[in-house]
Amino acid sequence: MRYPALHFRSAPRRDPPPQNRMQSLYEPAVIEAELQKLWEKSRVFSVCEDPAREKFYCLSMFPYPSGKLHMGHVRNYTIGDVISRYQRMRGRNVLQPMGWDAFGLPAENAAMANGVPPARWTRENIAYMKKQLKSLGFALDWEREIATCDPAYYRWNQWLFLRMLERGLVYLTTGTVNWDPVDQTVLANEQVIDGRGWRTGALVERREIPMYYMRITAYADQLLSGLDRLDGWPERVKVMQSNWIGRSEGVEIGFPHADGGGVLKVFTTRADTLFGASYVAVAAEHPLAERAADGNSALTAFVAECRHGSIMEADLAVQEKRGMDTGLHVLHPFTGRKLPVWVANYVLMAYGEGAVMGVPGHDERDFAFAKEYGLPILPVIDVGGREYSINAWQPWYDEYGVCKHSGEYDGLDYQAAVNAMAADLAAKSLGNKRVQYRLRDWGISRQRYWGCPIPIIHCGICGEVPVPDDQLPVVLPEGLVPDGTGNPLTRHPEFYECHCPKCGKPARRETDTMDTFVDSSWYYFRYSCPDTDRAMVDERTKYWMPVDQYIGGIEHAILHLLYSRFWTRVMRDLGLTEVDEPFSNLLTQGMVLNEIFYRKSGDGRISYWNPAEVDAQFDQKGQRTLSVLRADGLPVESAGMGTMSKSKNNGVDPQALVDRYGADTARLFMMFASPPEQTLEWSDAAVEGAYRFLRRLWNLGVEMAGGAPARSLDRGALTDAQRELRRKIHQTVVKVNDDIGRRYTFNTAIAAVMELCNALARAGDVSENGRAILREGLETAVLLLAPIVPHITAAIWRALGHETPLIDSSWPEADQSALARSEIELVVQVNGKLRGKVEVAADATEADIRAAALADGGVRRFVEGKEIRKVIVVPGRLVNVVVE
RNA sequence: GCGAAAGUGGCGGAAUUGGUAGACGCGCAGGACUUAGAAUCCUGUGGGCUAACCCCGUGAGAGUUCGAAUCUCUCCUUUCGCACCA
Repeated sequence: MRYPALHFRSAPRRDPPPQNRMQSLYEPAVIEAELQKLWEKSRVFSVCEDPAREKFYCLSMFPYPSGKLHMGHVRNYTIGDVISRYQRMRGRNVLQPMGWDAFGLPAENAAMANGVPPARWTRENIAYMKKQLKSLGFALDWEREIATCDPAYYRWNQWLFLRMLERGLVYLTTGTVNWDPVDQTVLANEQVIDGRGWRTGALVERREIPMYYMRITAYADQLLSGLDRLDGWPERVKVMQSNWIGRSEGVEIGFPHADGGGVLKVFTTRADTLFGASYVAVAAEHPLAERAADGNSALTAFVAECRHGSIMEADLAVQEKRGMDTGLHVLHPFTGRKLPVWVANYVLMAYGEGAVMGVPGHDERDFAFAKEYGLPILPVIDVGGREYSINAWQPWYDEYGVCKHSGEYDGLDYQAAVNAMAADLAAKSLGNKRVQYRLRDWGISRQRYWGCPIPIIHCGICGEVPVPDDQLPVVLPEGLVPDGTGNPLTRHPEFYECHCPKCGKPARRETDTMDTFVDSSWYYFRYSCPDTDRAMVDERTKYWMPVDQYIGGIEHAILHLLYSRFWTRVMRDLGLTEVDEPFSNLLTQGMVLNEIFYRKSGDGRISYWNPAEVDAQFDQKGQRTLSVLRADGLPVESAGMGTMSKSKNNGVDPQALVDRYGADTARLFMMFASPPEQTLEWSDAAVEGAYRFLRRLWNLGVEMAGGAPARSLDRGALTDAQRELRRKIHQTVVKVNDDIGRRYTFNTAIAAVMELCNALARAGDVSENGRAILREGLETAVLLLAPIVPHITAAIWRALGHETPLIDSSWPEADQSALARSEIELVVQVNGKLRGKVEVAADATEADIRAAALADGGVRRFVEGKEIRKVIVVPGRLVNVVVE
């Protein structure tokens, strides 16, 4: 791969170049640096609240400062910038802020590797990435920049935590974590690989520790019903959130213990199958399992075994279903039959009551479990009279039907049976109808250093004591260096030694920090008033919120977005905002992929090669025949496309792209390669193509600016060709406005402008009118591309003699008179196949169209000698002649 | 395992409401320019024999319809999420 030689100048010029003069060579480095400097100096993107103007809050998900920008960031922020600049040209007061999701695990990993304190590493990364963002020419208001590791920001995490604590929305209970027995530390899920610790390779254990939880389940119904009003969100995200919340209506049933004393509660959505229950299964963490294991060594061993491995649900779901009889029994609430209690590894302690009734006849998982352990299978639902066989599971076994072998409930359908049984259980105080959510409360405690301290003091006398508001923020000491063996705060007395705010006795400060999802749950509020130190937010929030357009990766479809919706509601209930939903419109961008090249060495080890080091060979049709490593000329294997990642060595550094071609080429390629919601495949060749187009655009500008000025258009004296070119110009305006303003399909908008530029370059009309139309066309193309490639368009705009900078120009309006046409072309099909085309008057009647279609030569050949059964006329589109 | 989405030429993609499949770009081929190359420009480019005609063609298989890339069902493949990565 060769790159065009760009003749960079040593330094950008300070004075603006003379108008109507353009360098004949397109030099992105010069024009981009100059414009970026100008924008910064004149503070064009710094905005303030102006009630007289309609606001537009355009927000991209803030980055984690991992070191340098990656392609996903460039894509994300280019999308946001295009929308922001478009809305600005439409006259809106546009806020587009940027900040840093600055707490998190990678800073601790870097500290372990290099011995650098996370604070220093993070701040250095921020400085570098900020420079990179500026070089891409994004229209960001840097005066509102925030970093979540700044005490001025995170003190309000702590403040809201305390308000939630006061209202019972925060509570302390035990939670399960991954425990590395060698390093004596808690591991994040991503630090567990195949059930073992990433550093030690030790088998991970599950451990119960005290943690603070936020009661998101109290808002479950609101978070669910609120989805219906989010018209600006992708349907798939709403469906995923809805399934995540997982509302189900069912019955809570109590099974009395056989030895007397208490009941075992289960939740079921299939109460109608209650007579088919042949056992009850509890999770390994269930108190009953622990009680039964006491003095039963086999059971103790089994329960301990269940506690090995990671806490990840995906791991739990694929593990072999196993169980063991506890020897305990409960009684069926209606028949009084004794049912055995089993411990089963497929029962989740976190869902419902941590116990399920086993109905092998009508639940596939229970069926498999019963087969494995020889438990009775009792069919109690009649589904359309079909024959039930316990030999093998059939898909219809869990369908709704009519009760049988269920005593007085026989013959009832699903709803009637559930209603009757729930009422009878309620009468015996052994059950009730209930709504159950799959959603669990949000555990926010992290046994980690680089995060927001939880504002609690543990006093031997007073217990858990909140830090008083006037002592906020609890500041995280910044010089510590984690070493992988737990949280260094626990070994830092200057931090944890304190006095109880209530009794004044020596006490210990909480050393856990908050989940970083807390930081990102409200940063978009803070952008509206980043400088206030008296409150979390102030009255300016009312002007800017809600966010009009939020843009971020699809990988955040559930957690981040759900937590943000939850925090917004909590802030609303505290009177801090009036909005229910933080993000009116959501755009979820796809991942950035690149090809993966690898070689397998003799011992089976795989090594990955960066695509930049690989050359391709093609056959005559352009199909690739071979990929070879440039260094040694030997072939490498392709593993197809995959997300850019360090482990697959297929990343491309955006900085190299910007350095070689400039920001505009990078932006154009990103927007042209695919629509924003889809994955984007990296291609060096396509980058070249984007650069080539910009150079052609530049040349059109050079020609126009260099020629004699065109007179104004004489609309009365247009030739057909001139009228057609003007129609093309204004059709492009309509198309691009729809693509950028409504559909967000920037790729098709760019394609439309390319078509227009091709038509302009081909026109070659040197008449007065011809030159005027060419100028109109080029200026239109420049305006339409301005949000996507802001530097080159601004430079051409200025060279064309405009006094007003492009950044302050308005979006073009289509001239309706140029769009009108007297004749239209219709497609004619015979039996659905294209056989001809006819020109008809735009206002032709259906009869005229029909006659014209049947008169067409191509059509007649296929209709001749056949009976016409019907003729379908779709006005403005086509005619379909149906013959026998 | 569960939940969500996507599969269209050699490649990225277009076809917006069920109505001309392949816009636009890349790649490739031929030509112009050039001592030569690079760059640039022009022409061609889904498959079936060169062309015309025609036939086939949107992951696989069925279905609905005058008409299906688009709607329905089954299957296959890939991507994202699964609560301590962000």
